[in-house]
Amino acid sequence: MGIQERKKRERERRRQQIMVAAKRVFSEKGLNKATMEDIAKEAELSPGTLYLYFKNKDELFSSLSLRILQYLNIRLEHIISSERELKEGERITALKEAMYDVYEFDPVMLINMFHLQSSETLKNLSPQLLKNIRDLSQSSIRATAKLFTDGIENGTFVDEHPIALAGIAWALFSGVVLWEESKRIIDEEKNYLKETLDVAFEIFERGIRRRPPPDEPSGGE
Amino acid sequence: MGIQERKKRERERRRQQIMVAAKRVFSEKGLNKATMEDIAKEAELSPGTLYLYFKNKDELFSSLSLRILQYLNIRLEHIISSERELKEGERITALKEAMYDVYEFDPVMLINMFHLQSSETLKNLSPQLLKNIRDLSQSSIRATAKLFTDGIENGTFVDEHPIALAGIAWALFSGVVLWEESKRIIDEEKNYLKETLDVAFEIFERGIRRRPPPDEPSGGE
Amino acid sequence: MGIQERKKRERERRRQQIMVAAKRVFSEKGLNKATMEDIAKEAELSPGTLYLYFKNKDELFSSLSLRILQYLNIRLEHIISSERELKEGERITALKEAMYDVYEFDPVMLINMFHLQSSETLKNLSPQLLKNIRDLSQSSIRATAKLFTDGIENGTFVDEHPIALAGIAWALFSGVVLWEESKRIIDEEKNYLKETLDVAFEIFERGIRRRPPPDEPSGGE
Amino acid sequence: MGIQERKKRERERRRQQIMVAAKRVFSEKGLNKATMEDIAKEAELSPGTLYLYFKNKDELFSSLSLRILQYLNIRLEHIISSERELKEGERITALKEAMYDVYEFDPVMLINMFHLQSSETLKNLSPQLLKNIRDLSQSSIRATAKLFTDGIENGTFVDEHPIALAGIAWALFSGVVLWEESKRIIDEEKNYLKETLDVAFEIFERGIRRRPPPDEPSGGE
DNA sequence: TATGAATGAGGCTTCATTCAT
DNA sequence: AATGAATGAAGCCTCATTCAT
Repeated sequence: MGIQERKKRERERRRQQIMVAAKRVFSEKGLNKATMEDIAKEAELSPGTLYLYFKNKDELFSSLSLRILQYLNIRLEHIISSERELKEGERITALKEAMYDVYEFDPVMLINMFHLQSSETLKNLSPQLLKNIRDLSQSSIRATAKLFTDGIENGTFVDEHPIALAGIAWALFSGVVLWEESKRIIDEEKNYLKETLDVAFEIFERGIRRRPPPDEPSGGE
Repeated sequence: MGIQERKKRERERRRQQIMVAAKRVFSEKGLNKATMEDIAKEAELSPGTLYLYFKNKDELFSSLSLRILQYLNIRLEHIISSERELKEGERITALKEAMYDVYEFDPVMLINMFHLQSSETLKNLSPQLLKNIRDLSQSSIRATAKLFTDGIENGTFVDEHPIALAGIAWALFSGVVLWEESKRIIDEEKNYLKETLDVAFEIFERGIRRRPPPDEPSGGE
Repeated sequence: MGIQERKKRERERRRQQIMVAAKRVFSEKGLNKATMEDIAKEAELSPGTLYLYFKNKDELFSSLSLRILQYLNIRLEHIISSERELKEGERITALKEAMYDVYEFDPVMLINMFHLQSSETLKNLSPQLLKNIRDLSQSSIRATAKLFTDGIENGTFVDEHPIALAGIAWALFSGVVLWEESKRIIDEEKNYLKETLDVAFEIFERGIRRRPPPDEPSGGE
Repeated sequence: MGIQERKKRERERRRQQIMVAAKRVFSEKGLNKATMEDIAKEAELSPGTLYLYFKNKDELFSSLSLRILQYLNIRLEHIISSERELKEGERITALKEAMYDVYEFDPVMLINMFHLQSSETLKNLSPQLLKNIRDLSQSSIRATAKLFTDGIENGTFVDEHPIALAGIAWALFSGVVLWEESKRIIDEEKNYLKETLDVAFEIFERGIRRRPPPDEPSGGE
């Protein structure tokens, strides 16, 4: 039915509207200090309406995590699918940029996502949502690992287990985010995430890239 | 007065008793789901007693973070002071091990510590505690940077700004912790922090270590 | 919008409902022994609802004081505005009656109002409410003083600073209220506020009224 | 027994020490904001010790009220007993000064005393203390009334019921205290209790003093 | 007698959630 | 579907009071 379809789409639009508002509020105040009323106000809706679209606060929050994971997945899949067009050296750069965009997409939610871990929070989630989150997370890991698998196979990278490399790349990213964040707190200065991340990835790449054959002098070092 | 001394020690013991209980409860439930009553019960004390030793919930939580920072500092200072006895290659290894021990010391609090950052939480802290946290954090950064300064000066490391290297090392560490943690959640499996961390640091070191002089062919490879 | 208007009125009605309940509970138990739950029960509402209409306990209490001040002001303004219609001797009587009505309006809150003064309590008030209270208080003083200014100007009263007279009139009133109240406590008898107040004001008036002209020999002067 | 006697005196001294401290703390913070620990600190004792001398907080507070009443009584009795030495006009002045001294003795406690009235508070008092308070209050009223009885009897005062006059005198006093206090709050200025009280009592006396016989011109005035 | 650490009841307040409109 | 007033459970924290030393 066209009318059914339209309703469904309308419903989805409303969900997005709420999530956009929630993202802003969670980013500003954190999971706990943000109230459902804050979010309702930001979405220009009433508190009661939120519950027509999300079972409860935890599920609304988790949906946002899911959204980041989805975005991450899209970006990673895009890199994989255009792998052929990318020169060897560009792949890790593409990965890094994808990660940075994910961060830009929602810096605070990214950090908060790590706190989804409380088993108490997980208990409140609907099984469907929980499954989604797990699937997307695994998919992201696999996609990232694929990049390294290829690199290893075609001899660009020193042989390492690709899953481990994927993890380290991601760890590097999340770690830099946290590090910059905590430096900012301590120093009350602005942070320089992008630069730090560039250096970190340069080092990482240097560490895993197979050195050019000896007869081609490694370039005055 | 011996009696004064004993009282002071008794008081410190009680503080520790509460912190041990708090650590357990925070680890299990997280900062927000853990209630003061939970902690009191775990410590086999009444809620009111907690407030004789900690100004409020945030301060109790922060004190635990402080403990980790203190431990981290001790470990780092130890490395610095015994630098001469360590061979070149051992320094980063020592750093990594220190970080790993810090993780072992209190895995969950380490993760939670990254969330101390909410300015709302910081407002509730006593100035003294806040200063301690900041001082220890800065001291840790400086100590870590020192390791890299030395490495750069004696030509072991490719020239990079030592603070940046220190940051990346720490970022690598915290990132791996988080990564492993989230993998554990997703896979419901045990985590392999130590191995992952070993690989990560090996790559890191490879990336920043100056290659041996050309007359000693860097390994036909 | 008619609908907006109705909602506003509904809201005001609810506020009044709460204030009526609060007044009863505060009167019976005093500011400190009265709990928000007591008031909620008396108003047949839940505790949370009170906070939809009043910022906190102090503000609810102060709002009641404000109500008395408002009533006092209305009465005083009425006297001022109908001054011409009042014979000279009737003005102080009108003042006294106004004061007595204020007492009748809410005896216990009148007494409690004197305790609004704790600066700790004042700190919790919203700036708007604080301003209202101050403005109304000042307005009351000025209105009362006006009565005496006029009396002095037309030669009815012995020349005294009108503000001082206003203060003394009001002091007489509040003092009699307290005195009667404490007598009631001590004697466990009913109090006789009205009679005592009549006598007090008669004496007061006698003390400030200029004696009739000498040709009617009330006594040399 | 001399030793029993000494112990009793020692005990009384300790009681006084506590009351002095309590008076200071109650004056500064009011009945509710003052904590037993505050008082203990001020008295340089431990909280537990307070309970060796006073049944509970209410009783400690009430004892202070009792102390003011005792002081008031002493002053009034002194006036009564030296009545003969006082000229007619000096009696009310002496009364006023006594009242002022009572105020000076402990301004805030005087105001707080009016709040002893909460029946909840009274319930907590020991029967003995309650009786003392009642007796002293009645005694004060009678003593004050005596001054007016005499004034009326010897023709100085216009005939009024002396109890009423006593009440009004006292009301005037307490009213002025409150009035000045509330003016101070509103205007954030210093108060001028003594001056206001002088004027009030002058008016009061003028109002009740029998005018001199007409043949003796009241003094050109 | 004095201590002061410990208690634990209870107050104020918040806020996720519901439900009558 | 949307509202938003109302709910009431639950959390943090205070402080009068007790009791083992």
